[in-house]
Amino acid sequence: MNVKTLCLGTLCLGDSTGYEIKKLFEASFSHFHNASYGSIYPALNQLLQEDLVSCRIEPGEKHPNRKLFSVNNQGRKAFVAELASTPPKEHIRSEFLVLMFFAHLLTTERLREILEQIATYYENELAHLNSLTNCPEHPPGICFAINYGIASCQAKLDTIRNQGKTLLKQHRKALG
Amino acid sequence: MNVKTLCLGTLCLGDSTGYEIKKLFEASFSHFHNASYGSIYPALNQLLQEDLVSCRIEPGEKHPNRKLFSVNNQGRKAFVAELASTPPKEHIRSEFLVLMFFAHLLTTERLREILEQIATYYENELAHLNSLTNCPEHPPGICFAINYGIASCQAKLDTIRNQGKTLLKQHRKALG
DNA sequence: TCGAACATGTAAAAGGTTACATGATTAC
DNA sequence: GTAATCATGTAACCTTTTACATGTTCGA
Repeated sequence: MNVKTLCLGTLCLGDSTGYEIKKLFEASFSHFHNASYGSIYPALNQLLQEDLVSCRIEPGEKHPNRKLFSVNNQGRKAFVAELASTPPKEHIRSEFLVLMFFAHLLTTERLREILEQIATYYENELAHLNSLTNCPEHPPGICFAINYGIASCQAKLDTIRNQGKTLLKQHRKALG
Repeated sequence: MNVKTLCLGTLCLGDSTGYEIKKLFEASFSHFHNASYGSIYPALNQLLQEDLVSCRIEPGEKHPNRKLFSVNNQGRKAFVAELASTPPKEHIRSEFLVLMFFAHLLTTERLREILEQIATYYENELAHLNSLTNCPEHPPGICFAINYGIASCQAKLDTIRNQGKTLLKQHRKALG
């Protein structure tokens, strides 16, 4: 699923600007998708050209002009059609696991640092996801997505904490 | 971490051909990285040009000629340096969670289908990862990577099974 | 005999990130 | 006064996938 489709979907939740879409991605999508301004702004302009969204300019009194985008019926249909034909996949690209796979080529100190960094990363991620559960008006699908993220983060964190120590000991032993 | 570096790392485990590297990726890396022939073969030839690997041709008697690649000292050093400076990140791109996020735009039947497909996918993934644990000579880092994958898969599968039913019921109710 | 596995490779297209460019306002 | 936030956009670059191209051998 590309950024264009994701922008279209976001607009199905309500009118928005490119800037706000980016913020929403960071706040709600970050554990399963990401996008930069460099892909969001061109995507919105493509949607405009394809006549799937409309755009009105809100003159900013205190801030720069905002371009507020809205989906139209055609756009809504296109997004629903896209959802109907998108296979449910997950792609993971983990530099962390590459490092673990080649752990025997690291110093013990570096291995310790890596485990600490990834633990901190997932602690923050978990805290962030937990904060999202406080919103009661989420539709059930969004709750599911959050809980799925939490379960996955928690399982990873547990593995890092429980097996990380053993790994470090074995590593130290093997090198020493 | 790009495919070139990953190929270099794979060659640090032993001499190999492009074809074999792809097979290893599928067998051992698939839960955290993937690559197609279209990126592996050019990557190997780049490594050759940069003088990080060497290559000898094995005339195949029964099969086509194989190009067997070996890392040299320089290549080994370059890979170790790369590992020392690679931040431990994980990027997830989940079409599945996008679908869940917009579940209210799906038919109940489609939602059911999606949950079934992703469950099957992770059952197979889990079975595959479990089969990897049967190899006792794995270094501890590789065992860790496998266990990390298993824990994550299991947590996802549990969430799909436990909360999937509730989600379907709520969905049916909301539409009916 | 027919499909799967073995084996290597190229070219075009897709998709995205990073860095750059610009400039107002607000909070500390 | 200075850093962060608001706000939009482009262009160059990077990486990877997909589709194509080719040909053998082995097992069912």
